[in-house]
Amino acid sequence: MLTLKQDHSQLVVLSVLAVGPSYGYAISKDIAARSEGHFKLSPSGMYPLLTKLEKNGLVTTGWEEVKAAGADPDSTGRRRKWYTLSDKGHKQLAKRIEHHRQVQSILDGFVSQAPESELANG
Amino acid sequence: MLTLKQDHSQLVVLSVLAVGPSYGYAISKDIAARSEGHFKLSPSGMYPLLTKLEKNGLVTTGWEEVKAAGADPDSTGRRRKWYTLSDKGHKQLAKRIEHHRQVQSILDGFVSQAPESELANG
DNA sequence: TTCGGATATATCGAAACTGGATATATTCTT
DNA sequence: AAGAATATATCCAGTTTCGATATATCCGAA
Repeated sequence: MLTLKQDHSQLVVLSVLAVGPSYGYAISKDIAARSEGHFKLSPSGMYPLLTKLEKNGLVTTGWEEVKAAGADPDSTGRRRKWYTLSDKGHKQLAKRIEHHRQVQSILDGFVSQAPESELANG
Repeated sequence: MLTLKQDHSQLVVLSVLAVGPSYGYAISKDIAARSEGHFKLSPSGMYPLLTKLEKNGLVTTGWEEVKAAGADPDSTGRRRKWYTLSDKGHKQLAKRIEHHRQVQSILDGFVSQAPESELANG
Protein backbone atom coordinates (compact mmCIF):
# COMPACT_ATOMS: atom_id res chain seq x y z
CA MET A 1 0.00 0.00 0.00
CA LEU A 2 1.44 3.29 -1.13
CA THR A 3 0.25 6.39 0.61
CA LEU A 4 -0.74 9.35 -1.51
CA LYS A 5 0.18 12.91 -0.61
CA GLN A 6 -2.55 15.48 -1.10
CA ASP A 7 -0.82 16.77 -4.19
CA HIS A 8 -1.03 13.35 -5.77
CA SER A 9 -4.50 12.71 -4.42
CA GLN A 10 -5.72 15.84 -6.13
CA LEU A 11 -4.09 14.87 -9.41
CA VAL A 12 -5.59 11.39 -9.25
CA VAL A 13 -9.08 12.57 -8.28
CA LEU A 14 -9.10 15.22 -10.99
CA SER A 15 -7.92 12.63 -13.49
CA VAL A 16 -10.71 10.27 -12.47
CA LEU A 17 -13.31 13.04 -12.76
CA ALA A 18 -11.92 14.04 -16.16
CA VAL A 19 -13.23 10.75 -17.51
CA GLY A 20 -16.74 11.49 -16.21
CA PRO A 21 -18.79 12.58 -13.16
CA SER A 22 -18.59 10.40 -10.07
CA TYR A 23 -19.09 10.46 -6.29
CA GLY A 24 -16.86 9.97 -3.28
CA TYR A 25 -17.27 6.31 -2.59
CA ALA A 26 -17.10 5.36 -6.27
CA ILE A 27 -13.97 7.46 -6.75
CA SER A 28 -12.24 5.74 -3.84
CA LYS A 29 -13.15 2.32 -5.25
CA ASP A 30 -12.04 3.44 -8.69
CA ILE A 31 -8.67 4.54 -7.36
CA ALA A 32 -8.14 1.28 -5.51
CA ALA A 33 -9.13 -0.74 -8.58
CA ARG A 34 -7.18 1.19 -11.19
CA SER A 35 -4.04 1.12 -9.02
CA GLU A 36 -4.48 -2.58 -8.30
CA GLY A 37 -4.84 -1.78 -4.62
CA HIS A 38 -1.65 0.24 -4.37
CA PHE A 39 -3.32 3.61 -3.91
CA LYS A 40 -5.95 4.18 -1.28
CA LEU A 41 -7.82 7.36 -0.49
CA SER A 42 -9.69 7.04 2.82
CA PRO A 43 -12.90 8.96 3.67
CA SER A 44 -10.92 11.39 5.80
CA GLY A 45 -8.77 12.17 2.80
CA MET A 46 -11.48 12.05 0.18
CA TYR A 47 -14.24 14.28 1.53
CA PRO A 48 -12.18 17.26 2.65
CA LEU A 49 -10.48 17.11 -0.74
CA LEU A 50 -13.76 17.03 -2.67
CA THR A 51 -15.11 19.89 -0.54
CA LYS A 52 -12.02 21.88 -1.35
CA LEU A 53 -12.36 21.21 -5.07
CA GLU A 54 -15.97 22.36 -4.86
CA LYS A 55 -15.05 25.49 -2.92
CA ASN A 56 -12.41 26.33 -5.52
CA GLY A 57 -14.89 25.91 -8.35
CA LEU A 58 -13.03 23.00 -9.93
CA VAL A 59 -16.10 20.77 -9.66
CA THR A 60 -19.85 21.30 -9.61
CA THR A 61 -22.02 19.09 -7.42
CA GLY A 62 -25.54 17.73 -7.19
CA TRP A 63 -27.38 15.31 -4.95
CA GLU A 64 -29.04 12.12 -6.05
CA GLU A 65 -31.53 10.18 -3.96
CA VAL A 66 -30.71 6.50 -4.13
CA LYS A 67 -34.04 4.81 -3.27
CA ALA A 68 -34.30 1.08 -2.87
CA ALA A 69 -36.95 -0.70 -4.90
CA GLY A 70 -40.12 -0.64 -2.82
CA ALA A 71 -38.58 1.57 -0.15
CA ASP A 72 -40.69 3.74 2.12
CA PRO A 73 -41.54 6.75 -0.06
CA ASP A 74 -41.22 9.00 2.98
CA SER A 75 -37.77 7.78 3.95
CA THR A 76 -34.87 10.04 3.10
CA GLY A 77 -33.02 7.18 1.44
CA ARG A 78 -29.32 7.07 0.83
CA ARG A 79 -27.91 10.26 -0.63
CA ARG A 80 -25.22 10.33 -3.24
CA LYS A 81 -23.30 13.48 -4.04
CA TRP A 82 -22.14 13.67 -7.65
CA TYR A 83 -19.06 15.64 -8.64
CA THR A 84 -18.58 16.98 -12.17
CA LEU A 85 -15.36 18.55 -13.37
CA SER A 86 -15.94 22.18 -14.38
CA ASP A 87 -14.19 24.09 -17.18
CA LYS A 88 -11.94 25.57 -14.56
CA GLY A 89 -11.30 22.07 -13.26
CA HIS A 90 -10.29 20.83 -16.70
CA LYS A 91 -7.87 23.71 -17.12
CA GLN A 92 -6.50 23.18 -13.63
CA LEU A 93 -5.93 19.51 -14.40
CA ALA A 94 -4.04 20.31 -17.59
CA LYS A 95 -1.86 22.71 -15.64
CA ARG A 96 -1.26 20.17 -12.90
CA ILE A 97 -0.33 17.45 -15.37
CA GLU A 98 2.19 19.72 -17.01
CA HIS A 99 3.64 20.73 -13.64
CA HIS A 100 3.76 17.12 -12.56
CA ARG A 101 5.71 16.12 -15.66
CA GLN A 102 8.15 18.94 -15.21
CA VAL A 103 8.87 18.06 -11.58
CA GLN A 104 9.14 14.46 -12.60
CA SER A 105 11.68 15.17 -15.26
CA ILE A 106 13.96 17.25 -13.06
CA LEU A 107 13.60 14.82 -10.17
CA ASP A 108 14.73 12.02 -12.46
CA GLY A 109 17.87 14.00 -13.17
CA PHE A 110 18.86 13.89 -9.51
CA VAL A 111 17.82 10.33 -8.90
CA SER A 112 19.50 8.90 -11.97
CA GLN A 113 22.86 10.32 -10.87
CA ALA A 114 22.73 8.55 -7.54
CA PRO A 115 24.58 5.19 -7.48
CA GLU A 116 21.50 3.69 -5.85
CA SER A 117 19.55 4.34 -9.02
CA GLU A 118 20.79 1.11 -10.58
CA LEU A 119 19.99 -1.01 -7.56
CA ALA A 120 16.41 0.15 -7.28
CA ASN A 121 15.20 -1.64 -10.35
CA GLY A 122 14.38 -4.96 -8.70
CA MET B 1 10.19 28.02 -9.79
CA LEU B 2 8.73 24.69 -8.80
CA THR B 3 8.15 24.06 -5.15
CA LEU B 4 9.38 20.81 -3.66
CA LYS B 5 7.37 18.82 -1.17
CA GLN B 6 9.32 17.37 1.74
CA ASP B 7 9.07 13.94 0.22
CA HIS B 8 10.81 15.16 -2.90
CA SER B 9 13.24 17.34 -0.97
CA GLN B 10 14.37 14.29 0.93
CA LEU B 11 14.83 12.29 -2.23
CA VAL B 12 16.81 15.08 -3.85
CA VAL B 13 19.03 15.73 -0.82
CA LEU B 14 19.74 12.03 -0.37
CA SER B 15 20.56 11.77 -4.07
CA VAL B 16 22.97 14.69 -3.81
CA LEU B 17 24.66 13.17 -0.76
CA ALA B 18 24.89 9.81 -2.51
CA VAL B 19 27.44 11.39 -4.86
CA GLY B 20 29.58 12.56 -1.96
CA PRO B 21 29.58 14.40 1.41
CA SER B 22 28.42 18.00 1.42
CA TYR B 23 27.01 20.72 3.68
CA GLY B 24 23.76 22.67 3.81
CA TYR B 25 24.65 25.73 1.83
CA ALA B 26 26.49 23.76 -0.86
CA ILE B 27 23.60 21.32 -1.18
CA SER B 28 21.12 24.14 -1.71
CA LYS B 29 23.38 25.67 -4.39
CA ASP B 30 23.83 22.26 -5.96
CA ILE B 31 20.10 21.71 -6.15
CA ALA B 32 19.49 25.10 -7.72
CA ALA B 33 22.27 24.54 -10.25
CA ARG B 34 21.44 20.98 -11.22
CA SER B 35 17.76 21.84 -11.66
CA GLU B 36 18.61 24.96 -13.68
CA GLY B 37 16.97 27.08 -11.02
CA HIS B 38 13.69 25.18 -11.03
CA PHE B 39 14.12 23.60 -7.62
CA LYS B 40 14.96 25.63 -4.58
CA LEU B 41 15.42 24.46 -1.01
CA SER B 42 15.51 27.41 1.40
CA PRO B 43 17.33 27.39 4.76
CA SER B 44 14.05 26.83 6.58
CA GLY B 45 13.48 23.74 4.49
CA MET B 46 17.06 22.55 4.39
CA TYR B 47 18.21 22.56 8.01
CA PRO B 48 15.23 20.90 9.66
CA LEU B 49 15.48 18.25 6.94
CA LEU B 50 19.20 17.65 7.50
CA THR B 51 18.64 17.50 11.27
CA LYS B 52 15.95 14.92 10.71
CA LEU B 53 18.21 12.84 8.47
CA GLU B 54 20.88 12.98 11.18
CA LYS B 55 18.43 12.01 13.92
CA ASN B 56 17.28 9.05 11.85
CA GLY B 57 20.86 7.90 11.30
CA LEU B 58 20.75 8.36 7.53
CA VAL B 59 23.70 10.73 7.64
CA THR B 60 26.72 11.21 9.88
CA THR B 61 28.00 14.70 10.55
CA GLY B 62 31.16 16.57 11.45
CA TRP B 63 32.20 20.19 11.86
CA GLU B 64 34.87 21.93 9.86
CA GLU B 65 36.41 25.24 10.86
CA VAL B 66 36.64 27.45 7.82
CA LYS B 67 39.48 29.84 8.73
CA ALA B 68 40.44 32.70 6.49
CA ALA B 69 44.10 33.04 5.56
CA GLY B 70 45.67 35.16 8.28
CA ALA B 71 42.51 35.27 10.35
CA ASP B 72 42.60 35.87 14.07
CA PRO B 73 43.71 32.50 15.51
CA ASP B 74 41.41 33.04 18.48
CA SER B 75 38.30 33.75 16.41
CA THR B 76 35.81 30.94 16.11
CA GLY B 77 35.74 31.32 12.34
CA ARG B 78 32.96 30.20 10.10
CA ARG B 79 31.73 26.73 10.86
CA ARG B 80 30.71 24.27 8.20
CA LYS B 81 28.75 21.16 9.03
CA TRP B 82 29.46 18.26 6.70
CA TYR B 83 26.90 15.55 6.04
CA THR B 84 27.91 12.08 4.91
CA LEU B 85 25.40 9.46 3.78
CA SER B 86 25.56 6.42 6.10
CA ASP B 87 25.00 2.80 5.11
CA LYS B 88 21.50 3.14 6.40
CA GLY B 89 21.12 6.28 4.32
CA HIS B 90 22.23 4.48 1.15
CA LYS B 91 19.73 1.71 1.78
CA GLN B 92 17.02 4.22 2.56
CA LEU B 93 17.75 6.04 -0.68
CA ALA B 94 17.52 2.85 -2.72
CA LYS B 95 14.17 2.13 -1.07
CA ARG B 96 12.93 5.64 -1.73
CA ILE B 97 13.96 5.54 -5.37
CA GLU B 98 12.10 2.31 -5.85
CA HIS B 99 9.03 3.67 -4.07
CA HIS B 100 9.22 6.85 -6.09
CA ARG B 101 9.29 4.92 -9.35
CA GLN B 102 6.36 2.78 -8.31
CA VAL B 103 4.22 5.76 -7.35
CA GLN B 104 5.29 7.43 -10.56
CA SER B 105 4.27 4.53 -12.68
CA ILE B 106 0.82 4.14 -11.15
CA LEU B 107 0.26 7.89 -11.18
CA ASP B 108 1.03 7.93 -14.89
CA GLY B 109 -1.70 5.37 -15.39
CA PHE B 110 -4.28 7.79 -14.03
CA VAL B 111 -2.93 10.87 -15.71
CA SER B 112 -2.56 9.30 -19.13
CA GLN B 113 -6.23 8.32 -19.17
CA ALA B 114 -7.35 11.91 -18.62
CA PRO B 115 -8.21 13.79 -21.84
CA GLU B 116 -6.07 16.66 -20.57
CA SER B 117 -3.02 14.43 -20.82
CA GLU B 118 -2.59 15.25 -24.51
CA LEU B 119 -2.92 19.01 -24.02
CA ALA B 120 -0.28 19.23 -21.33
CA ASN B 121 2.66 18.58 -23.60
CA GLY B 122 3.29 22.18 -24.69
C1' DT C 1 38.96 50.70 5.38
C1' DT C 2 34.56 50.18 5.07
C1' DC C 3 30.49 48.65 3.12
C1' DG C 4 27.64 45.31 0.84
C1' DG C 5 26.91 40.88 -0.96
C1' DA C 6 27.79 36.16 -0.50
C1' DT C 7 28.65 32.41 2.67
C1' DA C 8 26.81 29.60 6.43
C1' DT C 9 23.76 27.59 10.05
C1' DA C 10 19.62 27.76 12.61
C1' DT C 11 14.89 28.77 14.89
C1' DC C 12 10.06 30.72 15.09
C1' DG C 13 5.32 30.48 14.37
C1' DA C 14 0.97 30.66 11.88
C1' DA C 15 -1.30 28.07 8.61
C1' DA C 16 -2.13 23.98 6.19
C1' DC C 17 -2.07 19.16 5.85
C1' DT C 18 -2.36 14.08 7.42
C1' DG C 19 -4.64 10.01 8.61
C1' DG C 20 -6.62 6.99 11.98
C1' DA C 21 -10.71 6.96 14.65
C1' DT C 22 -15.25 7.94 14.95
C1' DA C 23 -20.26 8.96 13.72
C1' DT C 24 -24.44 8.06 11.25
C1' DA C 25 -27.53 5.94 8.19
C1' DT C 26 -28.98 3.00 4.32
C1' DT C 27 -28.96 -1.12 1.34
C1' DC C 28 -27.61 -5.70 0.05
C1' DT C 29 -26.60 -10.56 1.05
C1' DT C 30 -27.01 -14.76 3.34
C1' DA D 1 -31.99 -11.13 11.64
C1' DA D 2 -27.29 -10.25 11.39
C1' DG D 3 -23.50 -8.55 9.17
C1' DA D 4 -21.09 -6.74 5.22
C1' DA D 5 -21.06 -3.20 1.96
C1' DT D 6 -22.51 1.36 0.54
C1' DA D 7 -22.19 6.32 1.44
C1' DT D 8 -21.01 10.84 3.41
C1' DA D 9 -18.81 13.44 6.88
C1' DT D 10 -16.21 15.38 11.05
C1' DC D 11 -12.69 15.27 14.88
C1' DC D 12 -8.23 15.90 16.48
C1' DA D 13 -3.47 15.25 17.68
C1' DG D 14 0.56 15.24 15.29
C1' DT D 15 3.34 16.70 11.39
C1' DT D 16 4.67 19.64 7.61
C1' DT D 17 5.29 23.95 5.35
C1' DC D 18 7.60 28.14 4.37
C1' DG D 19 8.34 33.02 4.80
C1' DA D 20 10.44 35.77 8.20
C1' DT D 21 13.87 36.31 11.28
C1' DA D 22 18.48 35.86 13.81
C1' DT D 23 23.40 35.56 13.93
C1' DA D 24 27.98 35.66 12.35
C1' DT D 25 31.85 35.29 9.02
C1' DC D 26 34.33 35.98 4.60
C1' DC D 27 35.42 38.43 0.34
C1' DG D 28 35.82 41.95 -3.14
C1' DA D 29 35.26 46.56 -4.70
C1' DA D 30 35.24 51.38 -4.10
